[in-house]
Amino acid sequence: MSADGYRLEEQIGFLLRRAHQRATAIFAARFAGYGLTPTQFAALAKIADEGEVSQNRLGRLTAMDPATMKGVIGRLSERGLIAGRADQEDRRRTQWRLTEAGSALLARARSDGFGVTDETLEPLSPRERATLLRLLGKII
Amino acid sequence: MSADGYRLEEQIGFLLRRAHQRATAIFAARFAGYGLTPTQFAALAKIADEGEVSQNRLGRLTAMDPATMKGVIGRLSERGLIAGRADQEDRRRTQWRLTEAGSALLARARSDGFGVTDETLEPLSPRERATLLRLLGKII
DNA sequence: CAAAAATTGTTTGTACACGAACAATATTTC
DNA sequence: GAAATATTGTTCGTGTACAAACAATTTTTG
Repeated sequence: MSADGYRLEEQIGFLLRRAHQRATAIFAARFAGYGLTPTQFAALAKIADEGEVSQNRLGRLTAMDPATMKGVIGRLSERGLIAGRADQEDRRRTQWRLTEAGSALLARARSDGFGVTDETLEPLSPRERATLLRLLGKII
Repeated sequence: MSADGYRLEEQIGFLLRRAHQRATAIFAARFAGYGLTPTQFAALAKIADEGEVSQNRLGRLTAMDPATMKGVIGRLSERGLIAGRADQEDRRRTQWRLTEAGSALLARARSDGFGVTDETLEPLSPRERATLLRLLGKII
């Protein structure tokens, strides 16, 4: 153990990294059949909510850097799950929406999203689950 | 909003990703002068605790994949912060320890580690902080 | 209106993160 | 002791994550 009492296991960053790793692993297992990563699924779900959305705005809604967003958009677009069109009002923008294929895939995958949260929170009581979500919400 | 009530903002994975992003940003700001990433700092701290440790064991202690660990070890080693020696008893292993430079850097940086946790948890009361750490510990 | 500032999106470079396949070496099992 | 199994570490490929520098376009300000 460290001389001055620094314990890695008690640092919030380390705990968040490990918890996120576990959540990601559970997601990967449940979404293996869809070939979607957590960020790709988040992007699809948000595009569905918005109907049509620009790349930058989608990045803000899903908490992704513009550079990261570009990669995610590119992969979804290559797979034909989303399609973009040039915005007439602002020529810097591209507006993105779900394709038929994207909509169909999201419809099938969506219910599994709840399963991921349920399995990740399985060690906690209902009350503890609500507390954890609330406290995480406060430190974001 | 989604037709079937799926709200991205209430999914544990999304919350963990965002919370981790914030903790990482705070870490980056406070550790800018040291040129250390969270994982590199975690590795240094654990090597210090252990005295000497193999790559695989260090990976388990810091929750890193062997492939990830290899990259982290490589960068710390290139900077001369750690040094490895071949294990006589098990010829597959390399044992890693801090160099003088690594030890000195860690000594300077260590106290800032507490600052990262403090700033990240700043929106919470002391009681809430303890609860969050406890609940995160349960879902890892 | 013209200059300044902000926004949108791209590119490059560095650093995790992990699955999969692999070689070398140790350990276990029969 | 030989075969089966496990462990240690490497390499490759894909996918986040973000800083920094940049071009194009739009909005704000004086």
